[in-house]
Formats: sequence, structure tokens, C-alpha cells
Amino acid sequence: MQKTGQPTINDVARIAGVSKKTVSRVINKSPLLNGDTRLRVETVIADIGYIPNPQARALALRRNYLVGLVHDNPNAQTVMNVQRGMLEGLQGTEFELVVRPLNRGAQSMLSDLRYFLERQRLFGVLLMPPISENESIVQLCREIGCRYVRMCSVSLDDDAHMVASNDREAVRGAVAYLIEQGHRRIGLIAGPQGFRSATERRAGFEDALREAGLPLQRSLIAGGDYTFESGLVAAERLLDLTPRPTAIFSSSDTMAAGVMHAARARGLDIPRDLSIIGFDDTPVAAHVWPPLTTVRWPTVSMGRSAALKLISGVGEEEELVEEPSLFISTLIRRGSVAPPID
Amino acid sequence: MQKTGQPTINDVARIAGVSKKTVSRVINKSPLLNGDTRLRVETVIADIGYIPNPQARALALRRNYLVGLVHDNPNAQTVMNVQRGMLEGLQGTEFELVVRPLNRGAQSMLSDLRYFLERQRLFGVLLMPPISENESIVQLCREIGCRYVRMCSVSLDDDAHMVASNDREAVRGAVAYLIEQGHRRIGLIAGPQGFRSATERRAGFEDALREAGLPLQRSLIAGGDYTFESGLVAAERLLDLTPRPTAIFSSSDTMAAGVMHAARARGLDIPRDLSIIGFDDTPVAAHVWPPLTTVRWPTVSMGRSAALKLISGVGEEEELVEEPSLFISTLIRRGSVAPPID
DNA sequence: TTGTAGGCGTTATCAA
DNA sequence: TTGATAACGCCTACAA
Repeated sequence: MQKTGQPTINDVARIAGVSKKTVSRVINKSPLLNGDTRLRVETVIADIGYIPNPQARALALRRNYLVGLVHDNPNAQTVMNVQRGMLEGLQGTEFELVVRPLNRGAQSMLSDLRYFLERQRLFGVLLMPPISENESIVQLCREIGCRYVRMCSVSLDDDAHMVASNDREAVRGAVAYLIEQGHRRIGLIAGPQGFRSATERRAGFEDALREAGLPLQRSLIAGGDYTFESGLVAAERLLDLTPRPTAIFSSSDTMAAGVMHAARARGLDIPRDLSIIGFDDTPVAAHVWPPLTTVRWPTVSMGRSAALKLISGVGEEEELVEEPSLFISTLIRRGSVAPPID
Repeated sequence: MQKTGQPTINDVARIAGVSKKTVSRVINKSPLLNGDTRLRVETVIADIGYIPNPQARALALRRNYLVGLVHDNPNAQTVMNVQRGMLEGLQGTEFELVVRPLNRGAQSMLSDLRYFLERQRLFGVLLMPPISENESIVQLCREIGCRYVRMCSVSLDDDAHMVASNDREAVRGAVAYLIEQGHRRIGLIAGPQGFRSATERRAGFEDALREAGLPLQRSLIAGGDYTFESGLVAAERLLDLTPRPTAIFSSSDTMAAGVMHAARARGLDIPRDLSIIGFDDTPVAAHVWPPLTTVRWPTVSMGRSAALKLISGVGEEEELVEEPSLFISTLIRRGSVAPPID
């Protein structure tokens, strides 16, 4: 045993009376191995508490047992949820999670990421939206041989590289619920341009109107950028309309909170005078008054599945469980929706 | 150059006509080096774009260029803020951030952490509250030679190992503000037992009352665990009191949101009938109605400073900027406080 | 089925 | 001030 106290492959080999390579084979579950030998080595490993050194493996394999989460922080809670899901998926494996925020706006974004991936020789990365939509980033991953899974509001890639939510259908359902309640003048606060999630959610909104035979009025659509302030401003514009919309679908909870403030500032009661539905189900949704009806997408599950996809085929022994690629969102009905009064 | 395309130290040595060790000395800024040689080597390094391989260094040095964030996820936003701060501090260095959540309740917590730290040979870790208060964890770090910085609501260690907020004083100030507004019956919703932050905030609350010569009534203190539900329940108990408190200080924003719901359920208007102050300044504070007056602690700055402390003395060249150890919180005045009406 | 030799890219030792 | 040589702990190729 070394002075560091950590037993190495040499210690195992010596004690078990075999060569290093044999130990290596045991560790890596090589199929061509005598059962006896394997058992003997495994016993020694368990006995002295040997753990393979990840740094040495990384050097020899030219590949690190590190999985990355690359994101652009649109929403802290969402990032944390995905992170938690990934950690669940990585639980019990030899992989660790490395988090890497990126600045979407920066010129150097691509080179930053390349530097990071090449240097650390990540095993794989989960690309969160909206950067998962950037094809040159995906191209980079392919180029340098880094596994990747993309997370997005719609499928953009094959199943092995994708965890997608069904934003369009989810929003369609949410708006259909509003229509069911009797609403006919429904406003939309859309997400920022260039975000696939914004496009999908808007499409879902339009789907619902079309299905119900309701006209699509441009004036009832306002743009936002997922922030509270943008929701506030957009809502002010919509609430200035005559006749006023009786309901608003906001493409994010945070913007929905802005809508609530705008409504309150005009003395409108929610949901009596205005119904609101948000998207995300972040903590704020449950904590505002009235509690916000919203669309919840399974961020934790998506993170977990993505992690499992990233490392699939590594442990060999682990069943090749088919991880899903499409994740269904659900409408969480709380107190911000009621039938219109007029 | 290897087939991988990444130039190695050997390439540099060959081209510069020196030995590997000399290149190594240049990389590591060894002082005993001829200026000419250094310049020549540096030129070659820049020319061919050589980047030292972190895995190889980790193996040779028995130490990884990885910094960990160990937390127990009390609050997603707080964790994200700290994480962001750390990444700012690590920006431009060779260090990467690894995130590691821990389950405070689990029996295996300590062994989980040991396994993680020993295996990955982390350079250092930032311990977030409340696990930063666990002395056996700190002991573990010392034992295995992993640098650490503790983040807490009060100083628990020497400056090199500490970033502390001044919760007690901050809460004292917040409650003093309530008293200034004319409140005399002020309720406290305390944090969970065993959390240092809970103790500190409570102490600050008591300080303020004492200073103002107000009696400390046990009945005006309710316990919570930082969750929304616990805040709701605690507030219900306080609001059942006769006479009712005219103000409540809640030890977290999330609990404060619960207080708001409880107040609303009784038809109380905030801040007319009840003033509320929270703690954390999470997004929910700004988004509830009325916007919550709260205490903001500089989580991002604390993360940044902690990261800088962790890696201080590594780059050699970088100035040994004295990073602060005490961080001052500020009272963010919004709309949830008004003078009492009775 | 198992072992030997050599390499992964870096740093440490010690001599020149 | 520099350089040869040997770690660091593991894996691949090839041989036995």
C-alpha cells in the first residue's frame, strides 16, 4: 500500500497473486476471465477497499469520467432541477457532474466550450435549452467525440441524443382548458425570439384557438423575454385593450407574476376579472396569490434520463433500460383560472 | 504532435530544444529558470497552442484541478447564486467546478463525502450551510488534505476558511425597522432547530426587542423549517393570538410567502393589517404581492470570495488579494411593511 | 485465460 | 540553470 493510504491496482495484484492486467480485467468486467480468478481478485478488492483512481484511468483512456451540464441559466430552479435529476442518474456510478454555464451572447461562447470540453475530456454533456438549439455546438461535440444529449421543448435529434418536452401540446391543452372555462378573448405573452420554447408554446396557443374555431388576433399577442419585467410590460399592453382579454397565457411563470402585478395595479381581481396560466411550475407559481395554474414539465426526470443516456453502455452489466425521449408536461390547476364574468 | 491533435509537453520540448522538465518549469512558473530559455519555451507554447493536460497533472500531483461545491439544497436560488459566484471566481483559471449535493439526513453522508473527496482528489471544497456547521465534515477535509472554505451565517473558523454573513445584525436591523415604524407586537417565525442560521436570526430578533425595551413573549415565536407550508402553519398560530401581532419577521422568504397566504385567508391586508419581512431575497420576494421587504445576503459575492480563497496561492503571479470573510446583508425595502393601524 | 512491455502526459529526484 | 530517469495508476497490444 502506498504512503497515501489509497491502495492501488498493484496492491491488489500483489495480494491476489495475479498481474495488474488481470485486476484491470476484473475492474472492467472483461468477459474472458476465469471465474475463480475473478472471485479471488474481487475478494481482495473488497478486503482492502481498493478504488480505481479516476485520474489514472482518464489519462490512459484519454477520457474523463466526468459528465457536464452546460446551460445558459434562464431559470435557476430549472437548472437546479435538471442538475438534481442528473445526479440521481449518476448516483452509484463512477461519474461526477461538472457544471458549466455559458454566456449565449458572448462571441467567445463556442471557443469557450471547445476549450472546456477538449481540456477536460468530458465523457458527455447535457445541453440545456436554449443552447441545445445551437447546431454548431452540437457539431462541436461530434467533432471532438464528446457524447451529448440535448434537452429541448421539441425533438431536434435522434432518441439517443434527445430528451424533449411536449411544450406545444401542453400549451394547447392549457389554452383549451381556458376555452373550456368559457374564455374567448385570450391573450398570449410569448417568449423571446430565437427560443425554440417560445415558438413551440406559441404554436400550441394557436393550435388551441384554431381547434376551437376562435380567431387569432395579433393584438392579443405580446412579446416577452421570460423575465418578470417583460411580463409586466406585456400585460399592461394587453390589459389596455378594449375589450380586455379575460384570460392570459404566459409562456413563463416569472412573466405570469408580472401579469399579476399589472392586473393588481389596475384593481383587477384574479381570477374573477382575469384568468392566468403560466409555464414552468417554479416555486413562485405556488407562492403567489392566488396560486398560479401552470404547466409543469418534468425537469428532474429529464435530467435523470439524459444522464442515463449519456453513460449508457458503460457499466455493461446495467440493463440497457430504454430511457424515454419524450416527456409529458401536466397542467397544474391552482387558483388563477375561473370562468369569465362577462 | 500526437494523433489526437493535442500538442503535449513533449512536442514543446522537442521544438524548443529543451527537456520536458524545463517546459514543466515554465508552465509552473519555477523561479530558477534562465530568462532566455523561458522566453523561447513560452514562444513555442503560444505557437503550437499547447495546453497542459489536467488529467496527467492530476495523476502526477495526486491532486485534481477541481473545486467542489458541497451543499444540501435548502434553497435552489441560493445554491445557484453561490455556484455562479464560484464560477466567476474560477473564471480564467484552470479550475473547474464540481457540484455535489449531500443528504444531511442520510447515515452515509460522511462516508459519501469521503468517498467523493478522496476519489476525485479535489483541490478544495466550499461547504454551504447547513452542512458547513458539521465539524466532522470539516475534520474530514483536514484529514484528507482537501482545502475547504465554510459558508455560514456567522464565523466558525479562521478567515482563510470562512465566508460569513452577518445574519444576527441584519435581522436586528430589520426588526428595528419594524419597531421604528411603530410596531410593538412582532412575531417571529424561526428556522429549523440545529441550523446555525436559525439561531443567529432569532438572536438578532431578540437583540432588537431588547434594545427597544420590548418584552420578549414566547407566544410570539413560532417554529418553522424554511418551507412554505411551515410558514403557513406558523403564521396561522401567530394570527390566532389575541391581540394579534401587527408584524411578523420570517426567517426565510419562502416561509414569508406562507405567512402571506395565511393572512390573505383571514382577509388581512398586507401591509395595512400585517407587516412582513422575510430573509434571502429569492425571486419570490419580488414577485409576490405586495413585494416583500426582505434581507438580502450577498450569496454571489460570497461564492466568488470563497472560490478565490480556495485557490489562492496557486497561480503565484496573481496578487494575494485579501478576500473578505464577513459579508454584510442589506434590508431591501419593498411593499410589505407599513406602520400599524391600531 | 493470463502475463509482459510499453505508453498516456505530467511532475519529482537527483545528478550534471 | 538544466536534463535524464523514474514515478503516478491505469490501459492496450501482443505474446504466452
